[in-house]
Amino acid sequence: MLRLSKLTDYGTVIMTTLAQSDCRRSATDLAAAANLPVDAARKVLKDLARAGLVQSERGAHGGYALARPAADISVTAIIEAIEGPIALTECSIHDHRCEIEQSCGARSNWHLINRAVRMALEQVSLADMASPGSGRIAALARRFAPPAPVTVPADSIQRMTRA
Amino acid sequence: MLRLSKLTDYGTVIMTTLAQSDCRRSATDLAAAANLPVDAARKVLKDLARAGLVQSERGAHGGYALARPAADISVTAIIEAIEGPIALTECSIHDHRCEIEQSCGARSNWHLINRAVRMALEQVSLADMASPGSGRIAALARRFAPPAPVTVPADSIQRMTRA
DNA sequence: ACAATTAGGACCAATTAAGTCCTCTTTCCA
DNA sequence: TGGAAAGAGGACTTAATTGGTCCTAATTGT
Repeated sequence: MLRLSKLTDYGTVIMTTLAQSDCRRSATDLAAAANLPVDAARKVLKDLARAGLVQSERGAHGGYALARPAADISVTAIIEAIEGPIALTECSIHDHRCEIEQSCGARSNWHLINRAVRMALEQVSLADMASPGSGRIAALARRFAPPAPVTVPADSIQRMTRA
Repeated sequence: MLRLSKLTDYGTVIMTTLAQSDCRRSATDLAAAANLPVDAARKVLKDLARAGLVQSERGAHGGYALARPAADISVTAIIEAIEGPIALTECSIHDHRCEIEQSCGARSNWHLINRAVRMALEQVSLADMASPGSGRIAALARRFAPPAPVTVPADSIQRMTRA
């Protein structure tokens, strides 16, 4: 559905919470702070630790802390830590498993589109996410608006104003 | 998984095929041309017709044709015809169902990110998809590269060169 | 030793996606 | 006017994925 999994959603919320606190915090603590199911939070944190986005400390008074400055952790990194590489279509990544590949313009283009989306997400940092209504994110969104002079077929006006 | 459904993938391939032929074509015919399972192709075409992206003609010698010029059909339109509105996270659209919304910077930002992705996809037309290795899509991808003078924390250099 | 914590999985229930199939309607043509 | 070709609309089944829960180590501070 072009949707991130819930766990990934949780992941961004947890990371945001972590970015806003400067100390190490336990999974239980973080789950409570972010108002998330504890077990799910634990699972997500394990993924994030494995990907090296947070540093974990075991034992009593253990917990998790960001492994690097929030400005240096991208949304792409968080997504990929939890649900693996971003791939809008199956052929976005492993290019050589599609029978109709050669005849298929659509699919070679998906590769490019996939890269574009990935790069866009790469440019949103955890620091941006942590500031509500981030100006930088809004600016990024603006960058995607159609370039100034667009050639628009007359019969498309209706659709465009509807959207 | 941030992945489009297979049906959507089929949809883009079918639309591409349709864009490359100038006549009306039956579902069976299109499925064969695009090398897709016939039943799936039928299902997709029905969705596309309902969304007004293709015009259908019933009866003998019936079939499907693009409802407008390929340049005027966006990838967003195709995606949304088949799998509904693009919503990376649950709160990307219906804003008022999340208990922790007020305290949640991450989620308000997802809204912006969602819009950015949607707009990017809106700018890729079926005409672009139909030309393999489309220059316009490549150009779009380039537009997402980090803007010229970026402020980069010193300790992030390693990550950026790795990527 | 014990309590607090993370690591690493196993497991199940619920949801979603993918693939089939059936019946009805419309249109063309012999 | 009847039959064949085609789309419309859905129901149904199965497989895959997700979300949520739980269990058993391993680790660390008190």
